[in-house]
Amino acid sequence: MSFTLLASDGLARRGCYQTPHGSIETPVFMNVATQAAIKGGLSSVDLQTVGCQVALCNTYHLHLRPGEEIVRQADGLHGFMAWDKPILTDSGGFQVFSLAKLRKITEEGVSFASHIDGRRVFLSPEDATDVQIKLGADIIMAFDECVENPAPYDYVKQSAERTTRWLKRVKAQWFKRAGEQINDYVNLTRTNAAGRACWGINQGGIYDDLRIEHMKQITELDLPGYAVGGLAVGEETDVMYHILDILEEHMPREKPRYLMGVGTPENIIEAVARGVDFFDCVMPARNARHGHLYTWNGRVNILNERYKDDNAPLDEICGCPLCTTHSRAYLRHLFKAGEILAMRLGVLHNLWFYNHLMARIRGEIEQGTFQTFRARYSGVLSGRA
RNA sequence: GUGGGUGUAGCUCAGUUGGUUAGAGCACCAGGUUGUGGCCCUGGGGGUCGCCGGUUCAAUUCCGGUCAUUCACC
Repeated sequence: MSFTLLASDGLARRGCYQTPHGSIETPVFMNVATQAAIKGGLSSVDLQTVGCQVALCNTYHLHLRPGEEIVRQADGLHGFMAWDKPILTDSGGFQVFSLAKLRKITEEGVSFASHIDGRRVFLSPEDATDVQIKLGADIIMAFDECVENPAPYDYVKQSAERTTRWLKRVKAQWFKRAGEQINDYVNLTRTNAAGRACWGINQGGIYDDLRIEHMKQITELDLPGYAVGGLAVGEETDVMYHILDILEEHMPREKPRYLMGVGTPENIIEAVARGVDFFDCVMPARNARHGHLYTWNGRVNILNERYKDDNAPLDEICGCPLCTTHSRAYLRHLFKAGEILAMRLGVLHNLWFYNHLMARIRGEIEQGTFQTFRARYSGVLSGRA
């Protein structure tokens, strides 16, 4: 198996996932590089600095611009963005739901208007798979339909069933391409196709029975990993935790579990406590660009006037490039002055924080002290400093 | 010097045929942001309506004076 469980503490798991570009220590937070770049002015070198293990890129965005052929010719995403560690690509299902306009969903796939120039684009589950293969991802995600919340039971049911049918097509496509040798798609000087994986995505909205039924349907396909999608889209946090609670026993223990798009430090700790291994979220990067920064004492809005003459580091126990060099007053000034450096330092800090939070979580699980850590920090980290 | 324009929130400006508690955008202060459009959303503080006087039940509004500023002409 490509996933190995090393330790556990309650339902929390400490694992290791093998990819063609090295192993991933879990639980892990994947750093979001939607358009093959970390927003805020970070390079792949910076990703190393902040302790990133996996970069997450997006099929929808890269398909529209610059197009997968451009990336393929550059030796896939690994060559294109000069990142030698694992890459997961999201299928674009969520972006079609959240960004594209005039979308029309049929059994065959999704037709939508590009958010960049309005041109009409059609994407089938097979297309999304092919795009991701050409992008050279280590982990590709099956194309799903992310239903908005709230949505009527009947629609969510039909949508989840369609996502299952799409997943079966994606799996067939995956084997077909593997038979044609995936290496042909990417000139893989850096990449060995062996070990690349396609994961399935669970849907079902906020309906317990639909979630469980859909999870049963997709786990029958025996995929190398499973994601829970369609959460953190407006429902109460307790609803999200509840869905994770009821799904846990239906997710194979020996396969990695990925909660898509989540979340706050508290969300992540609580989800790890419910057996989740992989996370991704725009929040640390987006919030950083807006001056909202995470510390071990809670959230700080560096734009607040109280920091205008505060010469202390943002977080005294943080070892990031920002905290080891600059003061709160300086960072606030950079934000108020609209300097690019403000965002860059903020994003460096928040991603460093998230990646080190995950390292801390892994350590606590190994030591069997995760529950104590959870009780101590779960609420603090997402609260105000 | 003569004639005209303009003075309303920190900035740029609405408004008022005289009538509740004078508005907007930006800025400022503070929340929000969950498989990313460097956005966007929600609150809040802030004005002696240049100044003095007059008319009126009531003046930011009408009248007189004055100061500032700006344009044209001499």
